[in-house]
Amino acid sequence: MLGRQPRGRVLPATPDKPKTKRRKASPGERREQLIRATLRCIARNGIIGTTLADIAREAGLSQGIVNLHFESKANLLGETLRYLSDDYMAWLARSLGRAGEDAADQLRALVEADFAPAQFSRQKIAVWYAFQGEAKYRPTYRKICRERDARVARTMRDIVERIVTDGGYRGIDAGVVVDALSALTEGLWLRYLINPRTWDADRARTAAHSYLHAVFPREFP
Amino acid sequence: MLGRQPRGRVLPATPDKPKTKRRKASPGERREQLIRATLRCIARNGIIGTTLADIAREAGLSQGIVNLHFESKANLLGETLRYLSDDYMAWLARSLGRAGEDAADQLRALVEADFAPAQFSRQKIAVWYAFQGEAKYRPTYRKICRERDARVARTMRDIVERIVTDGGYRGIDAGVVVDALSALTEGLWLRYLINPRTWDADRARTAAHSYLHAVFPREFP
Amino acid sequence: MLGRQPRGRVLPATPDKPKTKRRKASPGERREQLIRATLRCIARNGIIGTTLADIAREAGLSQGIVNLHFESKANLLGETLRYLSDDYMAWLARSLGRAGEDAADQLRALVEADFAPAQFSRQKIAVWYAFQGEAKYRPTYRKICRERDARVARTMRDIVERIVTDGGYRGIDAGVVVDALSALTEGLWLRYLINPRTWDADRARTAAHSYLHAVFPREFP
Amino acid sequence: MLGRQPRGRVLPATPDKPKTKRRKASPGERREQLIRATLRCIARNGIIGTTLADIAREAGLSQGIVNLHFESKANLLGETLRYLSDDYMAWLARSLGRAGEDAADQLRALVEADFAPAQFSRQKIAVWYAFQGEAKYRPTYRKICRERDARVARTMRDIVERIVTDGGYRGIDAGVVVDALSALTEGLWLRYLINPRTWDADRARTAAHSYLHAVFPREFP
DNA sequence: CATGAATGAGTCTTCATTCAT
DNA sequence: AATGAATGAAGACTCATTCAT
Repeated sequence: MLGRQPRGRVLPATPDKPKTKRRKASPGERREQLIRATLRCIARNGIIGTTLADIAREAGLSQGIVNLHFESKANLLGETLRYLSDDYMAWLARSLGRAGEDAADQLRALVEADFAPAQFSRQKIAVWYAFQGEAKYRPTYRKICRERDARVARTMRDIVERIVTDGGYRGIDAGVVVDALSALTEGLWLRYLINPRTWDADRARTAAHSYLHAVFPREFP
Repeated sequence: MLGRQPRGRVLPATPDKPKTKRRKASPGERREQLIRATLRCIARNGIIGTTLADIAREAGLSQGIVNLHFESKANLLGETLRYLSDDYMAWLARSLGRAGEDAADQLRALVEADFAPAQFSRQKIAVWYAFQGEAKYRPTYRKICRERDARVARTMRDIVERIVTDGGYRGIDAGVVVDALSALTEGLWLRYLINPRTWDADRARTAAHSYLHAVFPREFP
Repeated sequence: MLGRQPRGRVLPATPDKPKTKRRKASPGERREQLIRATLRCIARNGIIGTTLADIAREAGLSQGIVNLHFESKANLLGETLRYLSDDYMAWLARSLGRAGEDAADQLRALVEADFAPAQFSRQKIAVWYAFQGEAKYRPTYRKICRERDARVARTMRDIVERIVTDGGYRGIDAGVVVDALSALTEGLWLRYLINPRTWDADRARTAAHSYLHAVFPREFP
Repeated sequence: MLGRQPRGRVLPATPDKPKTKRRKASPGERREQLIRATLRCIARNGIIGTTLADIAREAGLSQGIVNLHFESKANLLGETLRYLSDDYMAWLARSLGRAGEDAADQLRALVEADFAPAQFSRQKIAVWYAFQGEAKYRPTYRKICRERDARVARTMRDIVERIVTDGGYRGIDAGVVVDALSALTEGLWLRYLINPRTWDADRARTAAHSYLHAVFPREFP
């Protein structure tokens, strides 16, 4: 995937220790194993810096394994992005599930979900943006990103509308709030990615909160 | 730069028309010519999809030209990012220069600068994010991005502080506002990049304005 | 078997319907089943285009089956060529058996055997030439082809000599006639293979007959 | 091109000695140099046994050279077949040019051309049949073979018709003679390829002559 | 300065063969 | 006897870099 371009400083693999030295696993297991290895590789060295050989080594398996299970590297990357997206959606759903019926609580849960360690980790964010950076040129990636965005927006919108109604807010367009809030989150993730030393979850949370407080002062005091 | 992975649909080059077909140009001119060709290539095909041959063709020059003037592809890419960053900073300065002394006007100018066609173009945003996606793994890139962020933040912070003071706002931390505002902008750019059909400058502007209005209702009515 | 060269349009397999789905078959049966699948695969996609996976799929069996029964792909191919050669010899013998005692009738039968649908089929010819094309580099193949040629030549020679003697032909060297006749047949097969649209059995038969008629005008009027 | 299949006994390359150690040559020269190297490789090891690395080594050049000049291996092979076909046609034209006006002399020249050392060499025949063996599956190859056949047939047919007319032969169809004669030649080439020990140019020539003599006894006594 | 042919390390991909089940 | 997941050597192709011209 790099041809002759130096891959930059490429960190070594830390192969999966096969606890039970099984030579055979179900295709489903292997696929997940490979996707997880891919996530680690991309997090470590970026998309450009990730080769099939790296992934295979990281998974503790052999060269041809990716083509055996995914046909091509492009497929593997696509499914990795899908996995990431599904993981995120599942996390949101779980976070939302833990919140009660109250709309404000739900919005709080939704926003908090983005800054909890499970998602606000340099590894996950790095992988996410590695894909975003290429998304424009890969319809597959773009589609996955768009789907994720759309589903999050729909969920968030319902909640925001209830807050607006219940809270008696006037002149607030729920759609705009959703636009701003989700863009804000993405922007905060990106800043953390670029400036891990000066940013952390709290600083990001504070920035997000400043918006919520300004818009819904009573619910986010 | 792609190894065996198909580069996807790669758009053809539109070579610079050599108005005055000079065999010899000053190094400075050539370097800019190549950087601009690089920007067009990356906008069209992404970083992964851009080869030195593409760039040379796009510039209407010969294969070896990049190594002659930039020593290596990595150098060219680094300088291209620097060029992009300088271009952005210059644009901000100019926008700010056109605004008057009033702090609110200045902030308005600053925010508007991000959504004016000169910057809010898919081409520029695409290139910007192409670099961001790799920034984690390239100290050079990260440094340039960080510098840009820091300088913008400093400028914006002065302005915001003046608004807070002049406007008599209490309990508003200028730093947080800057954090949120700049993250918001980046997030909006990214959404436009991924969803060009459903997003445009106005929708982005509206989202940004919703934040400003909520925080500084008098200055951004 | 192709490395990175595209295998061209490769036609899908039409697996053997396992009428009696037996898990265990006698080795002999399995070997023939695999050889026949190999013939179909080569006819469809050529030797280069035929992989063990294709053959196994075509036979409706599992990946490792060929190595189990034939030790290696080279073995399977060799035995397939042998099978083809035996099939041809058996067909000639049967054709000859149906002819009477008359030498001219026998020669007629021999020649006709080559243009009867059982042998003059694109599938069989394609496979035959696929092997011939590689024969120079595979002693095994060359040996099988040579043996077939030699046995056919011997049979034909006896018959031709009887025609020469019985017909009172002077100045005709039976060996030369055999050389020409068998070369002619092979050449006609090949033309049909390359030009299936402009050639058919009748055109080939006519060409062969033109030789026989010229040499033995009374027996082949 | 072979994947894991053993390429059989593969003979080593005998690299072109670069007489003048030029690092640059015109594309045309390099292309021909590579085509000729390809011919030697295929003659030595067959199509299956020929890799790009072999060809590059045989030409005394580097790995990437074929892709540089021919884009792909398939292209190189196609152009090699074309080169072979053109070479053959040129040889026929030259042979015909040397013959006089007499139709029988011309046919003699045409047939003799096929058995002269320039064409009746194991190397050339081997390469020719290597391609024929794959022709069915490669439209490009088939087209080249067909074109060659058609042009030879047209030329031969004119000549044969003049012999029939001038010689006052009755009941002889020139088309059939051309069919038989050209098929015969191909068949003889193939026999020589498979049985180099028992066949030689003279034996082949004699067989071809036996046909001509039988059909046109006065012109081919 | 500039060209563009040539290089060759690096990558993805294929597929015969192995072997645990 | 049979399966099919896994292996890994081999091969085609890419492309940054070099260098003779």
